[in-house]
Formats: sequence, structure tokens, C-alpha cells
Amino acid sequence: MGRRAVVPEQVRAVMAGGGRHCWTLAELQEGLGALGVVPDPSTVFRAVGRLEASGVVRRVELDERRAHFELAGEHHEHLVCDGCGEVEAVPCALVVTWVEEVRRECGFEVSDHEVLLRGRCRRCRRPGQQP
Amino acid sequence: MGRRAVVPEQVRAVMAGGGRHCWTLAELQEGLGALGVVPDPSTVFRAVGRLEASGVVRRVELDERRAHFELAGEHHEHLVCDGCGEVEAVPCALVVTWVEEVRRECGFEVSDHEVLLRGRCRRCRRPGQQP
DNA sequence: CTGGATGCAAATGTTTTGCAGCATG
DNA sequence: CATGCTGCAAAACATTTGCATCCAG
Repeated sequence: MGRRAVVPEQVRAVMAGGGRHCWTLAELQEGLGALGVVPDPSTVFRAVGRLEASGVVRRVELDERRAHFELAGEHHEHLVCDGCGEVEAVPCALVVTWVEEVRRECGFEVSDHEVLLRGRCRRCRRPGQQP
Repeated sequence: MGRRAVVPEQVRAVMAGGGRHCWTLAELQEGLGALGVVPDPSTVFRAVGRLEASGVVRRVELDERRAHFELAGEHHEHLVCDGCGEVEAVPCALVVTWVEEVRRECGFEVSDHEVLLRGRCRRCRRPGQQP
């Protein structure tokens, strides 16, 4: 019964394959285009919505203008470079201690965290390469 | 020469006075209304823009739907409660050590940070008060 | 047939800009 | 006067929804 959903799996493939840590809807659509698929924006929107509901994809609060998503299994903290705008990632580890302290001192039960660090990446810190 | 800008200072007053940690443009306009001023949304937008440019106000990436702002001097980390939606704040301290480690291990020079913790606040953890 | 995914178009909500008017120095 | 803030209106932009269609079981 019903039609089989194909776009969500393609979106997942794009996110797993690309050299990007987090994706906007437009970037996902562009990535799908590279696979020869050109779905409607609303279809991408709904596909990501389903992936998010099923826990495969995670919403990331990175930029207040557009939504960003990443694969849920790949959670990491984000380093946004003021120079080139690239988004690096580092695995989250130290945050755990911070979370503990918040629970103890504020009575706040943390279930999810997001760390955003802005600054200059190694490349942009090298002189002669500033954008 | 020129007209003296009045709205930016009023916006600043609202942010300094209210019991809120960060403000959307709409919330700022509402706050201004409580002071008897009802400027146009675009005026609030430009006022915040000026305050941000002059370093008085800081943009906070909290929700991807609307922009949030806080007073630059009052930076803190944010605790967003999944229950009531309230935004608490804790002063940032431990983040410094984390920042150090990122610089050392990733070569990333951090100039700004933002920590977002989601979970349940003390009140919402108490049974019988879940929204 | 039936249920669900998809495309198209339009609604929504917020941010952003263009332009004319006006107040202030 | 000349500068630059302000309001009004509209544009721009991304998200979200309604509806008709199409496809697989």
C-alpha cells in the first residue's frame, strides 16, 4: 500500500557521502542534483522532516537564517571560521563535564547540547591567505 | 546634522531592563510598546543592526526561525527547556578550558563561543507541573 | 482500489530594502 | 539646508501547507 519513499534515502546518502558536516535544505537539494535527482524543495523538506522524526538526522542551530541538519550519528561541535566561512568539526568530549556541572548547580537536566565556536581556522591564520 | 537616533537607545533600555536573556525583534518591539513607543519593525531591525555594529548587542544563534539578540556585556551560555521553552542562562567559565584545547589540538583560534544546552529545567522536572 | 509520496503553487513569517518625509544640528 | 532617522510599503527569502496526481501493493 502506498508509494515507497525514495527521497529520504537519497538525502541520507548525500549527507553520508559529502565532504560537509551540516547541510541546509538548499545544499541537500544541490547534492541530490549531483546524483541526477531534482526533487521539489518541499519534498526535500518533508524528507528531512521524516529523517529527523526517525532520529536519523539532527537539526543543528548554526545560522539563524536557514536550517542546518547533520546525521545524528555524527554529532560533533562546530568551528565556524570568520575568515573562509568553513565549518570544521571536533568530537564532543569535554562537554560532558560541563553538562554535569550544570545539572549539579542549576538543577537543569541536559539532554542535548550544541557548542559553536567562531574564530579563525588554521589556514586562515596563516598570513598571505586571508580571503 | 541629521536626526538623532532615538530607537537604538530605547532598544538598549528594553534589553537592559527586562527579565529576559535574549530577544527577538518582535519581543523587542513588544518591549518598546510597553514603554509607549511603537516603532516600525524595520526601524527596530535597523536599530538592532546599529547596536550590533557598535558592539553593544550580540547576535545569538538560538532558534533558526528568528534572530535573537542579547546585550554584549551579558554573555552567558543558554539553557533551553524542552518543557516550558524558557531560556535560562549560566555564566560561561568552563568553556575557557575547552577553547584552549581546541586551539592546541585543531589550530583553531577561537574568538567567540556559544553553548546551547537543551533539556528540562528544575521546575519542569518536578512532577505535576509539566506543560 | 487504497495509502502514501511527490510536484506544483500558494500561504506564511520574518528579514531586508527602497523611497519619501521629517526632524535636528 | 543637509544629513540621517523613521515609517510605510514592497521585495526577498526560506519554510510550510493544500491539493491534485501518481505509483506501488
